[in-house]
Amino acid sequence: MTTRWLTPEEQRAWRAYIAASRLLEDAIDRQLQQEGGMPHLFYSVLANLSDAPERRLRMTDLAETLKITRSRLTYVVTRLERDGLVRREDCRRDKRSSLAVLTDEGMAVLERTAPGHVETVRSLLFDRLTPEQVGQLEEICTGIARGLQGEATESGADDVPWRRRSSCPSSPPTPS
Amino acid sequence: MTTRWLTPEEQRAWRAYIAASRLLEDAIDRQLQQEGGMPHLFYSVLANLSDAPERRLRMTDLAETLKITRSRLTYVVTRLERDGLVRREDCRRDKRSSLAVLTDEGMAVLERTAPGHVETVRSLLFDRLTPEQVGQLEEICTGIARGLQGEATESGADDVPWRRRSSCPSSPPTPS
DNA sequence: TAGGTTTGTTTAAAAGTTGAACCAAGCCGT
DNA sequence: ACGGCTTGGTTCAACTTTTAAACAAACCTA
Repeated sequence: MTTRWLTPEEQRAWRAYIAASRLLEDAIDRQLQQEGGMPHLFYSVLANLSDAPERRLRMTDLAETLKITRSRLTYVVTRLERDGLVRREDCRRDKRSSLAVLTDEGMAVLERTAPGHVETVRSLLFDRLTPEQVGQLEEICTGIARGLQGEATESGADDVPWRRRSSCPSSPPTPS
Repeated sequence: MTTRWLTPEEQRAWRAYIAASRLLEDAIDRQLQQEGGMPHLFYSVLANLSDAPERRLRMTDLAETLKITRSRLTYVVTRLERDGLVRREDCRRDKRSSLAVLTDEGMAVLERTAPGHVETVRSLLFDRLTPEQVGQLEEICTGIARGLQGEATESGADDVPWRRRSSCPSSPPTPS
């Protein structure tokens, strides 16, 4: 089959997307690096832990929600542990697993860093979007993400009840 | 001022965006790495050169459109040059500048690689979007990008006529 | 209990990124 | 034409990140 090239509209959208995502990620990384001394990914780990029940998550689950390899996560958590922001704990149910736990210091850093981060996200992204566009963005992205989920993980549903996490964030929302 | 936290809608949109962009970039990198032996950024360099007039671009301009530092671009172009896909040429008008030129071999690699890449972009992204959503995505992203443009580059318009590039891609559209 | 799978880490190598320093070339006012 | 400032691009060294393969321990299942 001959290649179905992108239509002009698609091409414009694609290029715009590339530019925007690159710029956005750079800006956020820069801000977080300056004010928090860590890259976005590190922050995301803290944030995800912070609104997990008990402030702890299995490495594998965390890797899965962050969409990174376990190997990569090991590296990140080791760095965070070195800085005292995260601590590892053994899982009682499954002795293979280890849990990453947000320490008090980690929580403090997060609370100190979150406002600036949120402000950045807001000013760079949401302040430039109408409410409709926010909805559109969510819909577009969830669609894309859903499609890409199964790509790596063959079958979709290996649910284990006891490691289901609540989807409702806690009081101080600390994005991403 | 107390932090304006993200609304639940914004939070959902933000998380969805993070996940989608991470997954998408990973998938594209993986595909390009496998079938083209290069990461997305390298491909982007080739693609941008391919539809520039004369298949050549000043380093600074290229860096600007790719939204990366000149230093980083130097690294990329050096690698591509090593592989014979790109060649450097002196600029006659401004002896400080150097031009990155797509070689025939580079063009060949691009033409061999483009279909797979486009197919990936299409299947992962555009096949999951309605035509309206394509439009929405473009609008959202151009808005974001425009906002972020000036952030680094103070004033907006240092136009130099002779280094204006046409915005209309050539016949075989080789995205991003 | 044997055999396969999942979890998480280790390791070494490669890759990428940064930032400062630097040089050469252009620009500009006097 | 002379200094001094700016721009374009590269270099270099340190550092961070990423990958992939190999591994061990714990689990699971028949």
